[in-house]
This record gives sequence, C-alpha cells and structure tokens, in this order.
Amino acid sequence: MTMTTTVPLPAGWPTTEERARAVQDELRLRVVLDEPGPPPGTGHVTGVDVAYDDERDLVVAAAVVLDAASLHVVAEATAAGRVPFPYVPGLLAFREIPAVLAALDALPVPPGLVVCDGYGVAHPRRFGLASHLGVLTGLPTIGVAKNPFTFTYEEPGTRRGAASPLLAGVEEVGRALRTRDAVKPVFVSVGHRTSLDTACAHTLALTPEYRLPETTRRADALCRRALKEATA
DNA sequence: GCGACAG
DNA sequence: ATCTTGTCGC
Repeated sequence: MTMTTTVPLPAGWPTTEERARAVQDELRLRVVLDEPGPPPGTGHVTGVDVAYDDERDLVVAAAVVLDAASLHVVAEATAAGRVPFPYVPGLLAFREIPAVLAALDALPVPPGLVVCDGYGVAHPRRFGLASHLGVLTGLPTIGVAKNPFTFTYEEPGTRRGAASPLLAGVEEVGRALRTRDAVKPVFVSVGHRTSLDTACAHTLALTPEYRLPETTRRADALCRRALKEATA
C-alpha cells in the first residue's frame, strides 16, 4: 500500500530564476565528492521521479526502495502538491525537489543510495538535481539522465558496459554508459557522496534488462499512477 | 543577437 | 514532462 502525503514548500524556496541560481552557487560548496559511495548490490537503492499535470498545477513524486541485491521492492511512497517552479533548463531541481523530499520523508525505511532522473554535477553550475537532493538530505545520490543536455560525448562501444566521457568542454562531468547492447546510452553523473565509478557500477547493476535503471522505471510508473488517481 | 537546453 | 495508435520484433 502506498501513502500519499502533501508537499510542504521548504522555507525560503526561491521564486525567481535569479534567486534560484544564487541558491545553487551557495549550496554547490557543500557537495561531497571524496567518498566512494555504497558498494553496488548491498543495502537499499531508491529511485525517485516526478509527474505533472500543469493544467491543474499538480505535481506528484514517487520514491521506490529496492533491495540492491534482488532488485525487489522493499517500500514505496508518494507525495502530491502544487508545482513550485516553472521548467527552466538548469533549474529543474526547484521544480522537482520539494515533492521528492516529501516522498522520501514518507518512506518507512532508510533509502540508501538515491538514483535521480536527471543530472548531478553534470550541470551548468555543477549543481544539478541529484547533487541538490544529496546536499539537502545528506544521502549518497547519483543522476542517470536520458539525454546529453548541453554536453558532448563520443559514442561508446556498442556493447553493454561500454562507456565514454561526458564532457563540458574539456572537463569530464559524467559518463555516457551503454546499458543495453546497441541501444542509446544513458548519461551518468555523480550527485553527492559517490564516485563516478560507483555511480556507473550501480547503474549497470540496476539495468539487467532495460536501458533505464529499475529504480527509475519503478518510480516513474508509480508517480504516473498516483497522478492519475489524484486527478481522477 | 540566435539557438540549444535534464524533466 | 506531456500530447498519442498502431506496429515491428523478441
């Protein structure tokens, strides 16, 4: 059974793009990049995702906890509220995080590593959704995105497991990682308290069958379902 | 100035 | 993100 809670807007949540960028420039200093992160296949791995109904100004987030070894669902929670920020490239976190925080708070078990649908340090100011969520919660986080955003990369080898650097100019901000033979890669970046190697290892452990991590797939399905039930 | 741009 | 049917393939 899934419990849906109501989203409280964190105190001081920015309303303007200018303020939001200032918040990123301040919080980015707290990102921890010198920890390896939890080893793949142990403990919990949690996927978070968000669905919208802009017509009704409604946002629903889902958090799904998996046992990292079996990939079985251990717990799940959802949270619904008003959309707190418009979609602006580079400021996605301000639109998604309040609902995600509420869903994580509603979980009955520790989340372990949190897998986000989007980017971590692969970001214009090196502070994407996954890093922001990590700093706010203290949890280890990674970002697994479906698109290369503004970054560049060389096509990785055709086999699952092949990878190539995701580049912001000459700086490596993440990795294009093939999770399925001959299928478009995903774009992995560190969020908080995790290394890039660990992030990629987790991503491969979570993709035994599909291109996207099992965590993301489960969270995506849950928030869409909860949005329909909230709309109905 | 123009275009591109995680979800 | 979201709007949306059928269809090709394992």
